[in-house]
Amino acid sequence: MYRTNTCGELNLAAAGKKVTLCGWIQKSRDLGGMTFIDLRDRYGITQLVFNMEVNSDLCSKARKLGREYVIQVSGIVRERSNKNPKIPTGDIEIDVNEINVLNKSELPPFTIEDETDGGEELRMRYRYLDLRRAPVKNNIILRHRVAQEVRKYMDSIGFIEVETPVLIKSTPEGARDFVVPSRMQPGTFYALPQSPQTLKQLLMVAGFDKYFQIVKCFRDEDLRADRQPEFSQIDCELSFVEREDILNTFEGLAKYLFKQVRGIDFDEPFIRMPYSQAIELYGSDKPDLRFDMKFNDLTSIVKGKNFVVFDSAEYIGGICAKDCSEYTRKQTDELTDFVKRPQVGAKGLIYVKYSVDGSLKSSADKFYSPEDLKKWADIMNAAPGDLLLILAGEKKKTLSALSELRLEMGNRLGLRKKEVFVPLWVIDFPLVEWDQDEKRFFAMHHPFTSPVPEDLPLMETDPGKVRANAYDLVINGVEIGGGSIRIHDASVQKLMFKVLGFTETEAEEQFGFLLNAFKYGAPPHGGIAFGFDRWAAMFGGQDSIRDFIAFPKNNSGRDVMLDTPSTIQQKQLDELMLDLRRGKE
RNA sequence: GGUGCGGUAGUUCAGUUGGUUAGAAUAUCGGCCUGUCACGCCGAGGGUCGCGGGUUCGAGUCCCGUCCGCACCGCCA
Repeated sequence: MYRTNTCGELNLAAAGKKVTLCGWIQKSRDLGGMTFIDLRDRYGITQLVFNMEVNSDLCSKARKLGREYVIQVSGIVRERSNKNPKIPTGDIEIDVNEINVLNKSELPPFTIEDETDGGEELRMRYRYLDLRRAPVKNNIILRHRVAQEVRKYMDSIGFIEVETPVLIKSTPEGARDFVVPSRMQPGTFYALPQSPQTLKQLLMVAGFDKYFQIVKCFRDEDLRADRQPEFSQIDCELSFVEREDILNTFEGLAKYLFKQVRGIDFDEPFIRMPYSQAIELYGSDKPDLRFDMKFNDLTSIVKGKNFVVFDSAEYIGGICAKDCSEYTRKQTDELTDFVKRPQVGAKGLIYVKYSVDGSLKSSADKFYSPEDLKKWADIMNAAPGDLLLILAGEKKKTLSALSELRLEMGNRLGLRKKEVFVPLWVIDFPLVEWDQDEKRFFAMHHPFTSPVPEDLPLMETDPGKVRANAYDLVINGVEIGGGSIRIHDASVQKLMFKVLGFTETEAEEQFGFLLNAFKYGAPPHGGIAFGFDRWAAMFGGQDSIRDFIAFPKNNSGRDVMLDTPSTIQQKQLDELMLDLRRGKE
């Protein structure tokens, strides 16, 4: 037997007991006459003590052990004379009488501590060492906890977890596919699923009624802090449901998870907001509602005073930053620079300082009287002491730039608190979006999303106006999940393909298996999928999902630990009938 | 595909207007130390300044190119 206990469980109750522990050497403190070693495993840290007077050979041996050596020690649990209240095992230590070095370790390239000295790239290259650190380890444990609670809850309300295949069929709609060449049928390819969307719909045709799966999905697109090429979804589908059933069911899941994982209760139902309202008020389909700072549309109010910037603008909108009227020139310049960054893309920023004494001063004073400015302030519900920030230009761009500015002000004013969670259902998304480059409509969600029933007539006349029976769950400005009621009616599906510009043959080639299945009694159905990694990161209070994935990929999609993607042998290429020469020309 | 920031000791970083032998902290190694837990004190070793080219009497510093990393835009039904 290697060990009697772990490094995280011993306390005063075990005093006097003989124990054997295994673990890694976190740190040793050599005081001359005695030496302390912190022994670490997944469960915690236990202090080992060696005394020169009691056993000089053993003490000398202990002193020679390096960081991250794997050792086994036996000894007696003793109450410490100096206790350490910071750790659970801080009342005791092990008076060691036997050491067994199970394995030596080279010197790690960074310190294995909560606040490591290692940079991101180094940590990723030695991820197995990084995972020894408590913060990363705890994230992975938190992820496990969330997964277990999801399964517990979904099972309790009658959902069945079904595994769907990973080698499936490529469909050109949506994200770029990862493809896998077939050896047995040279020249053909599998695709890895961007999501098990069509398969879960087939499970509804099969009558499974309530399905879920925590499942890997793959998208060959550029990465972000919250986007990996392979990621996990909590994928769900239900039969004989309307939107209301789905929102209620998964609001239940969300509330259960918040309670179990974070101990947070939500007494009120989640806010619901139509897409159009989210855009008008926050310039985003995933607004962060931890703070207010709604947009005010000033387009019809501020024109006609010979201020070209405003007079030529399609949209003029502003936000009111509470208690910021005393912003210095430097601060307003910073905000101007912020909105002028190419990523934000505004041409400039107009501000109005509404001083505490009631006076108003703006960066467009040449064109507007104090009375004009007061009118704006009233419309924007500003009080003395506030700062009005106004952007103007093409509507879509300006709304999005103003959204960035709103989030920036939220950060500056400390309004985006990590411990506060504000969930929101965004509903009534547009069904399709016009693509200017390709001169055709694209499905905003996917081609099987059903329209809101009363908008059905518009499918023929004005498809851009049709609302989808779709919904997103947004928490603190992060899109946590999304789904829709699907089309189960063949004529509606036909209409949808027509709007998207698919010929019948194209639809048949890409989705024939699904359309065929729908001929055999498809129940009305709908579903939702949640970004599991994002949900875990959110519970962990972080923006990046990378430290909630055991072995993530870097910004360029590389696994720097495995050093992949990498070349393969000519023999493998030959078997697959692949010829790379064209790519090298 | 694009924008911004970065690459200097094992690691994290500083390095002024281009100018002597490139520094700090931490880690490591050696010495001292019997209650430490960010132990303390003394000392030592440790550098292809990402790579290539250019300007210059002289380049970590300026210019051009290139590679890599991070954040973001495009992209992500």
